[in-house]
Amino acid sequence: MQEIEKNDAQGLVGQAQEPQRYNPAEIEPRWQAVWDADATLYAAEPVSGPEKSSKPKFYCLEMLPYPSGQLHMGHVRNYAIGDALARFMRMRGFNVLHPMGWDAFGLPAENAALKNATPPRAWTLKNIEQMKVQMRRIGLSYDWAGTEIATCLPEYYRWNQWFFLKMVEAGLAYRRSSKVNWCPKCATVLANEQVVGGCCWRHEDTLVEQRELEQWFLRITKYADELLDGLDTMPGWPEKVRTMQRNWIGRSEGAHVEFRVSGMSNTAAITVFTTRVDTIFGATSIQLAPEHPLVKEWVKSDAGLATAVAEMIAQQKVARETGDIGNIEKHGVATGKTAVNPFNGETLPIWVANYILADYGTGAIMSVPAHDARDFEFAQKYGLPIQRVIGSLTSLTTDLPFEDEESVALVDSGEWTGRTPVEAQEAMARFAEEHGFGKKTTTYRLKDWGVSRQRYWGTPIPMVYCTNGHADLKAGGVVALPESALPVLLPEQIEITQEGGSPLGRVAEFVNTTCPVCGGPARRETDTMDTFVDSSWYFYRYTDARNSGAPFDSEKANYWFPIDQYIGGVEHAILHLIYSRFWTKVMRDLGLIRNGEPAERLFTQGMVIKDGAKMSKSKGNVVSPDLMIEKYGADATRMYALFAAPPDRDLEWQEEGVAGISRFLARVYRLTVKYAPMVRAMESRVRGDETAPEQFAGQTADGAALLRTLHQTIAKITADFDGRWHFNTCIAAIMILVNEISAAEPAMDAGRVSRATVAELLRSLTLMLTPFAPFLAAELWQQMGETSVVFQQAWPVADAELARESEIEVPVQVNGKLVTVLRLAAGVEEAEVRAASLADEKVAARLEGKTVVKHIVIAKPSGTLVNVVVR
RNA sequence: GCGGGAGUGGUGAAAUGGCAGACACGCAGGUCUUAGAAGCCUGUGCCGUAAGGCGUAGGGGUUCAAGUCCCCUCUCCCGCACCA
Repeated sequence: MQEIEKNDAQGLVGQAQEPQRYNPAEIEPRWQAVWDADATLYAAEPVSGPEKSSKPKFYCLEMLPYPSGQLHMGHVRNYAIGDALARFMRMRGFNVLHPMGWDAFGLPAENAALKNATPPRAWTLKNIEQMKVQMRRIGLSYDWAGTEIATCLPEYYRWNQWFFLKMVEAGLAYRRSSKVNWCPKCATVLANEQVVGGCCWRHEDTLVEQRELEQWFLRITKYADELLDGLDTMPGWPEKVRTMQRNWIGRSEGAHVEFRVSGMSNTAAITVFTTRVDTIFGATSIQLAPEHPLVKEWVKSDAGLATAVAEMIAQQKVARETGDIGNIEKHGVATGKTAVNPFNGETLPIWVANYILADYGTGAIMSVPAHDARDFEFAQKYGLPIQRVIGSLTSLTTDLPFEDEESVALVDSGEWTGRTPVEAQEAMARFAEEHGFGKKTTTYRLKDWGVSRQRYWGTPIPMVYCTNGHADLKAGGVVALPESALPVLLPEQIEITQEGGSPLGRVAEFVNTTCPVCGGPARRETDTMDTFVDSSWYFYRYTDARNSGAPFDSEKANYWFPIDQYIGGVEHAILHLIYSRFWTKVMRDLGLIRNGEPAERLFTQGMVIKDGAKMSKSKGNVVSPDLMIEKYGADATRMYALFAAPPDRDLEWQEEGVAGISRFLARVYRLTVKYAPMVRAMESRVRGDETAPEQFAGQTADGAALLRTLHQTIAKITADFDGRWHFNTCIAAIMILVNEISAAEPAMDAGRVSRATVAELLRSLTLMLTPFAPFLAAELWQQMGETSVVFQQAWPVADAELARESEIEVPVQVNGKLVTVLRLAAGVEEAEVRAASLADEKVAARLEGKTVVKHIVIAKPSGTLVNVVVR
């Protein structure tokens, strides 16, 4: 049993001079130097062999940045969240993989080259160095030596080429000519996912043009169903992201039906896609998209139609430019042709309409005005007939258009009359198939991923065009290089100009090569890969980043995957996050990995805003992380990013708030430094054993109260890390603890708190600060006489016994309104609570002349409450 | 139009159906100082001198009890948007 040593504390403290002021500008660089000197400080433990880690694994990942050269606050927030988690999980005894790298290919490097004549490679590598300095200053616990990758280096991008060849072999990469999105500013093609509202994702005010080009595509549509269905089994992903992906994939079940065109050869037919084949008896016209192949045919011999269609296309272009596409008025033109409804032999006029999308379904529809709002609007405008074929079971009086499929039945629909729509859809599709004019079909909004880019700074596509005509049919008629020819290196000496065409096409030494099959002269593919290829699998490379014989070792990947926690911005919901799911499935089917999804849990943090708007150069509201660190320190900056809002919400950056955190850290510093000599002077045996309950037997009231708050704080923070991630309230809890310790200073100085208690308070406080303010934690740990590494210590364990309150507060309500708060001993009987609540003066006054109808006593772990209901 | 999120003090925010506004910023007063800065102490939802009353976008409901659950309406943000 430890006796309380009076005056000890006082004596030691009395000798201390004016404590040093908290000076992050001195502390942080000093610790950074110590940490930087140890390349394995944050390395994960081995995953195989005799040294294999016995700990459970935890893969903590933040999205890798593009090396623009400048870290912004969004990065700081993202990485502060991930770093707090990684540090916490290490202290909780997990084998943590916490990697970082650079998404280093892409257009900005070429633009910079144009602007100031720096080669893209040099420019990129310089930016990486710059940003790495910034990230090190923040104290992020990445395993740089073991994991760092830069996607622009051949050690990395050769595996992009390797995967590409594997996909060619598997029929997943192919070349074809098609209409593609062209950004005039980027001077390259974009994938559908990179077109946002008709504009380029990098140039939000630049309209994307349509061009017909030969392109390489990856067959992501092969996985459309799996990508969609998998979303249902991913509870660790935000519903928002899953919904966005569902919409993007856009699976739609329906049927194709062929309508023969009258007066043309027997083979001429229009195939329409419909999800409501049950309404086909209500079809009163056929509508084609202006770009439909038949329309292109017909305009040749019909000048009037040609003019109308050309106008339509022009108008759509204008609407897209002004952003009005979507609420553009419906209009159309009759072609004069007709087609036959195969279900009832009716002859329907064929129109061209501006509301029919060329690239969805078949670009042709059957128009059923009675049961489709859009067709209804169109038919009314042009006086087309409206034929009702679905009725409610009781009457036909419902307004048109009537789109319900529930509790209704078909009318005037031949042999299907009386069937429900759902039954009829199935039966009619089967009928069409049996008679050879249709079938059940599923269409998707998702299209194959166009990966060719007419740019220099990207991964060369490892294909050649043989002049002798050697052609690999699997590769779309060109020749795939053998694996042994990899990597196909990007030439270093290159002149970047604004000329059209792929810059690589102007480098003769690159272009001219030999055919791997016949040895004859051949031309290399001069397009490079979309940079989203790089980021589709980078997190697998992290598990084995120095492997020169394979993209990674399967055993290592299988150990670490799936990622336990992935953290990043929601802006990648349908770009990176859908591509990387696809890539994972491809790698699984190649036998490289076992998992079918890359990440168990995904967290999308909110934006950092300033003055109510997203930080941007054009708004002039950008806050520089460097400036913040300079003024307040890295600890204060990253801690503020966690304190100002819960991590999933947008965060308003207020510099006064950072100053506030800095003041708080200064208080912690002063407090700890003041008592550090006392803690240091204690025998390490006692010091290191502070959680043993016997240390606190015979505890004073002051000490017990402090320990109670301490253990409540530990419990709260531990639970929050495991649960809801409200780091803002975690930090608030630490502040409450510090406020309380500060207020108890007189008691501590007077020796009314045992040394063991003071030591436990300050040691646990320091440990809890580690995930949020690692520099300060390291400093204070050392000041308390420790030589160990603070973030390698075990996370403190909450002791429920010490956390228990001796007294409870019991609010008493009368008719639901608070009247008083009683203070009662913890563990008091319900009957006593009941009696005490009625005995209270204020309560009694309210009961005067009334009858007590109910006397409710709620006793829950969260608290006790009384409500007296009177009449 | 569809889908998702949000609406609480001067501000950022907190509250497993159980004391609304924890924690912090800002502000005010005080203390220290030749002075200022920093620190420290006190106060700070609104109305009211007070007792007290009123308050979580607005309206209704369920409940002993609603910021929280249900219904309707409004506003803001994000995503999708003629997807047949």
